[in-house]
Amino acid sequence: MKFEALTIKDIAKALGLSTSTVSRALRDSYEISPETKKLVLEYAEKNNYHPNPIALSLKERRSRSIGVIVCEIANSYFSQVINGIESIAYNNGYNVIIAQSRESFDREVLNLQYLTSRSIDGLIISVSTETKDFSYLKELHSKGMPIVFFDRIVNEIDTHKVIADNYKGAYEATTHLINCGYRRIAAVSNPALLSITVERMAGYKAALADNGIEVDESLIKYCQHGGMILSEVEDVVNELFDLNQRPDAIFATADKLTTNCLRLLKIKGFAVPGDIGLLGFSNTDLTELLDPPLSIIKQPAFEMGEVATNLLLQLIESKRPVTDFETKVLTTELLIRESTRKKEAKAKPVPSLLK
Amino acid sequence: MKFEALTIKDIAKALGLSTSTVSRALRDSYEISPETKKLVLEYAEKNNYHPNPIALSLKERRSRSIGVIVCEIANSYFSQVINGIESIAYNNGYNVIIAQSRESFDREVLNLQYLTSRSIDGLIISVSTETKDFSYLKELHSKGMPIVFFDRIVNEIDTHKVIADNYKGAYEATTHLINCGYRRIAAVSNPALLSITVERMAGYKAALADNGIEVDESLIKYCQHGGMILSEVEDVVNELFDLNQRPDAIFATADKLTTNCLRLLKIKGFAVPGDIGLLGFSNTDLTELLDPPLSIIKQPAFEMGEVATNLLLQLIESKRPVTDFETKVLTTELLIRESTRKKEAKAKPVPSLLK
DNA sequence: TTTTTTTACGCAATCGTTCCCGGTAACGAT
DNA sequence: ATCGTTACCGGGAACGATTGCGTAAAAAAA
Repeated sequence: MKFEALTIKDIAKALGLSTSTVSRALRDSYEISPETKKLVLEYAEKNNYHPNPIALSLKERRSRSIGVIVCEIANSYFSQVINGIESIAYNNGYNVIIAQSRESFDREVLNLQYLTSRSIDGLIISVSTETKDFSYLKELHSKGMPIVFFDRIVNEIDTHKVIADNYKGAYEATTHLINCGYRRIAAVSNPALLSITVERMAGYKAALADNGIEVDESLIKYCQHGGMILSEVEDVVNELFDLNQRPDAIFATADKLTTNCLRLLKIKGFAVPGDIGLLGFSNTDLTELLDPPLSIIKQPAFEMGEVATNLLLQLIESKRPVTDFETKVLTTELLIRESTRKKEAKAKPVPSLLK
Repeated sequence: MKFEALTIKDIAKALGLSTSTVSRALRDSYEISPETKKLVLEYAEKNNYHPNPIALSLKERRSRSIGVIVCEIANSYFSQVINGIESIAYNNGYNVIIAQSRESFDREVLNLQYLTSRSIDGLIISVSTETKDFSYLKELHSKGMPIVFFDRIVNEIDTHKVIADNYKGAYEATTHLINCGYRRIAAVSNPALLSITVERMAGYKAALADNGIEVDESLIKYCQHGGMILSEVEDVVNELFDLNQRPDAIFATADKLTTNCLRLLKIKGFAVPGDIGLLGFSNTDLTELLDPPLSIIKQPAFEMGEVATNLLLQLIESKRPVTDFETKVLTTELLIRESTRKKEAKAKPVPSLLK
């Protein structure tokens, strides 16, 4: 079945005018008489005329749609970002085409090809955990495709970027853990090369250093799939607990990582924060209802989406090539809850766990 | 900045052919010689030619994009459905334009107008809690727009529909509560007119009836915004606890309702399940990590998205008008956890709560 | 009354692609 | 030598909208 819409040609025929006249009347051109305008406008209104956006796109050589690539929609952080993207795009007459990489480089490239073949006007992307080769993005960018990176950015491509203050967020989080008496703080993180990993781990290490705690590389673990696969988190947690000197807290650097760490600690029967403290990046609004209520670092996800979209629209609608790019850094929020409760004061760190 | 792509005309010019020949060569037409085909194909390949989808859309009078309207993306149920929609759409060369009603009728109509003005080929929609007037949807449908309803369906419009077995889900859930010893089971629900509310409440009432428990209308509460606003859930919970005969369990019929009930019970200091049992529809994967782990009814969200999209594509691609519509009913899953632990056997229900 | 200006509208090209018509060779058959 | 096939390719309209240019009629100026 087809859904046939009224065209300018139909109006012209019905009113005995030419298409040009109708078009001009609809756009309120000065060279159309008030009577004709009224005639056309009323007819269009009554018959619910809408200009065909596809014809317009063809004419204007722009689709008025922007592509968004994230690893997963069903992730509270990204769905909030998309929310922000949507709101700005919608208000500016753009629509949003969303694609998911599911943390796979191949799917990301496929999505990229798909979106460009759908002739998007611009792209907002947070790269997958697997992505190490940016040549495809670089090529696209060099061909003139407006791109804005957010969250997981690509430093070697010069364009607008939007990130949370990952360094500061991680620094504050780690400092908080230290202040609560934790000393052997493990980090469970995304792949090492990801921009957010680099930034967050730098904050983590700086906080340790500033508090005179030596960085223990055996306490730093990376999950290749960003915690999407439970087993990889399990492996990491097992490794941590197999250490001679077990960690007394875990700092997780991503949403899925944080909740899956909690999941595994519970499965393994460790008490949080009794046996081990837990704190991580997360954007779900359920963290305070968890057992235990989770201390988290929250990103201004919605706002990040808004900012990224505004920057992208700026790029798209700019007449001349933009060369002055900026990186917007938005502050995170540390929410302190039960999972990082102060450790009972003791003479020295307990080497063995009670449970 | 513009992103200029190679066109068929460019190829024609470069190769000294006509556009028709190039077009035919690319589509592997029999009336083009193998040599010419090879020439064109190689040139196209080398210069990374992609047919312009907008021009194609204009020609074929179809946009190859489908509209999706849900109340909120950042809701685990809907984001999972969208996931399913995406996967099928993507595999069939369609893209998905998502719009959010945020449980507002006005926004829903606005979205509808926006999507149709973007000339979508079809629509998948779960109506907002506010929607009582379906005239706009009816008009669209009567004009030939392929529509598939899911979750919150509109019975008076005859087209494909996809729902979970809400009746059975609610029946099983309520029966489970009864089997656990709960007798005064309150229902916290979406607006009464919503299809899912009707179905779920019917299951709830049937389960009570089948177990010889009288339906107490004072225990049935409706939240006009589907729990999106915490205060409305708070009002409802307050009302329930102000009753002479307080409920001993709450059955919540939607994701936000379920988690927000838990939130409020905790805020108010009620122990779950000690003071009151809790069970509800939910699709977040965090419910088992909550305090207490929540008993839930889970919908096959991803699958629902898949099924809905397949049905929609069927409608879109059908040559002649479809008149034989079906309503697919998918089974829910009851996951029993701590929040509905069996009540200690007592002579009669405790009238006052301990806390 | 004639010329100029203004008003109001139509023609046709354009965007990228497809496809209905043609058209022209080459070749074998008559 | 003529006709019919086959193979191969091009012209141009169409999809829906915009827009530069041309031009008729009406109004204003001469």
